Amino acid sequence: MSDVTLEGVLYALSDPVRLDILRKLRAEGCPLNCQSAAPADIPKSSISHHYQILREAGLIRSERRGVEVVNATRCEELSKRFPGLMKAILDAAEAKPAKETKDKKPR
Amino acid sequence: MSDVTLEGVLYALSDPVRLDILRKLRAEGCPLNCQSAAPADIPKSSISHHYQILREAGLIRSERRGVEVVNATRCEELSKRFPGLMKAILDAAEAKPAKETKDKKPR
DNA sequence: TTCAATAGTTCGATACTCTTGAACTATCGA
DNA sequence: TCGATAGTTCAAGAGTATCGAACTATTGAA
Repeated sequence: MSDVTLEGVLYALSDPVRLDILRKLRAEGCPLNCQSAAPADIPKSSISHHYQILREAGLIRSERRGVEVVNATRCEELSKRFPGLMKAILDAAEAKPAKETKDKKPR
Repeated sequence: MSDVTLEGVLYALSDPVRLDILRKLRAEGCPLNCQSAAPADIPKSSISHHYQILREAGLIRSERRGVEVVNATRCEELSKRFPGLMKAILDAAEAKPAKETKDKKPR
């Protein structure tokens, strides 16, 4: 958690797929396997890549449980490091039109 | 402002150079020309590119004034669209170690 | 134990994006 | 009109994302 950077967090969440994954993990409350929290129409190699970025940014924690890998957010820890940040981002994500979660990444 | 997206904002600020530019514009209070708010060791073509991304994300407004282009933040407008977001990000940016503002973008 | 099924990861090729020097444009003062 | 200043645009190389194919890990059934 000490080498979690603000830039890394913002970059990780600048992709609609990853933002969506984090929202679902957050909403569910309990850990979910990779595909449960990801959009259905995305190749699993891409999903794996997105999870890796979320992990490296310090946003989620992953653990193998049997045949699957379950994921949980680290929002509580992040809130200590960056107070208010996760709440503001997730609130903003909820507030925006639902369709945008499917859009391609804006660049 | 209506086509400002959360993803676009997060992406724009996931780069330390752009985050630094926004911090300086915010700290100054009054509009600054492009190079005044940017790190000195970056080529001007790169600086121009970074400003373009900040503009397209809706984070700043730019206006030519004589021989230079002056820039101001749009944090007030953004706060209406995404309450608490800009404050949380800028607070987090202030809280982190100063050296990180010089680091390369983490990926 | 062996086999098949499930869940992810890794690899490699293609496509896209970032960075930056060079050339170009716009504005102003002499 | 010329020169200086401030940015923008262009193009090439480096870097990164995406996604199908191959691979690995785990489990449960035969």
